[in-house]
Amino acid sequence: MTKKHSGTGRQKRTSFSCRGRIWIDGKEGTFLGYGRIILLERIREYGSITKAAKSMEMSYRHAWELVDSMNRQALKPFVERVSGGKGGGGTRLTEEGEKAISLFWKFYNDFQKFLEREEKRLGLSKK
Amino acid sequence: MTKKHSGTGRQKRTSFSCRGRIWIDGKEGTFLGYGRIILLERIREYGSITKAAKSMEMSYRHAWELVDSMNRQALKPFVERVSGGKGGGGTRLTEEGEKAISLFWKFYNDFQKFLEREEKRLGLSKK
DNA sequence: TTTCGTTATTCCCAGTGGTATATTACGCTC
DNA sequence: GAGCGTAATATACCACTGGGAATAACGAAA
Repeated sequence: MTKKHSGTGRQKRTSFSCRGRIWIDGKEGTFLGYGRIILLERIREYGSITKAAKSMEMSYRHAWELVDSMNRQALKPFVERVSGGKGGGGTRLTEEGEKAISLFWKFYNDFQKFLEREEKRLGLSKK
Repeated sequence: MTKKHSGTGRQKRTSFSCRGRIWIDGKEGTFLGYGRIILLERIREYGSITKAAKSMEMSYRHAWELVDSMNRQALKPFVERVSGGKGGGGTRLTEEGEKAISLFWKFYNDFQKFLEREEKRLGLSKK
């Protein structure tokens, strides 16, 4: 820690930055958030809540709750879950889930731009 | 549930909304946030951390930590604290603190507008 | 019918962040 | 010097959140 010099030699007197978190609320509270979207993407990748959770170092219990919360609040389910059967079952992302992912990333990217703009507007970052 | 008509006659099929929290980071992490700003305003109003905390139903300990955190990270202190003396002492908001308050509210208001814009842009709210 | 890996569900536990409480320091006023 | 109300600080407690482990349910395939 306490790295004295940044590589550039450029002085950095002020180190204030705009930060934030965003999400989309539904009937029961949080509906879509960063972690939930990553989880959906991992489910798409692995076809399994168990593996998706493991890949994020998230407990299965937590992952399951997030998935269930999204499915309850969505107009149409984001994932289809199969318990038992070939390979023990699995979980598949639906078209509706795909839409949710791209919707959130749109929101998220806009927000990142917003933060950068604000930082300049408020005079927190040079230039 | 499944309320068909809202009072206006305008249907409200979806109940999704864009939400978020913003703050300004400093050297030690969070520097300015909603709660901290409200706290500063209450200190300005009451001239006392104790009373300010009480008015927000926040513990004195927590309030003191927030104030101390802001003072440590600010270029110039946001409040001047007097322990002992007339009335037992007190805490006074500095000019620098005033600036912080208006800076944050600028940020905050922009953010509220951003959220409204996004909600429309993403098609979550009608109109 | 057994096997298998997943989903689904429950119970207990630890870490964390906050509150509540108590104590001390402080310095003006009387 | 005593009293007062505040700041400053330490300690104990409490609630919430999420994690981990254990177990049951499931259904196709062998």
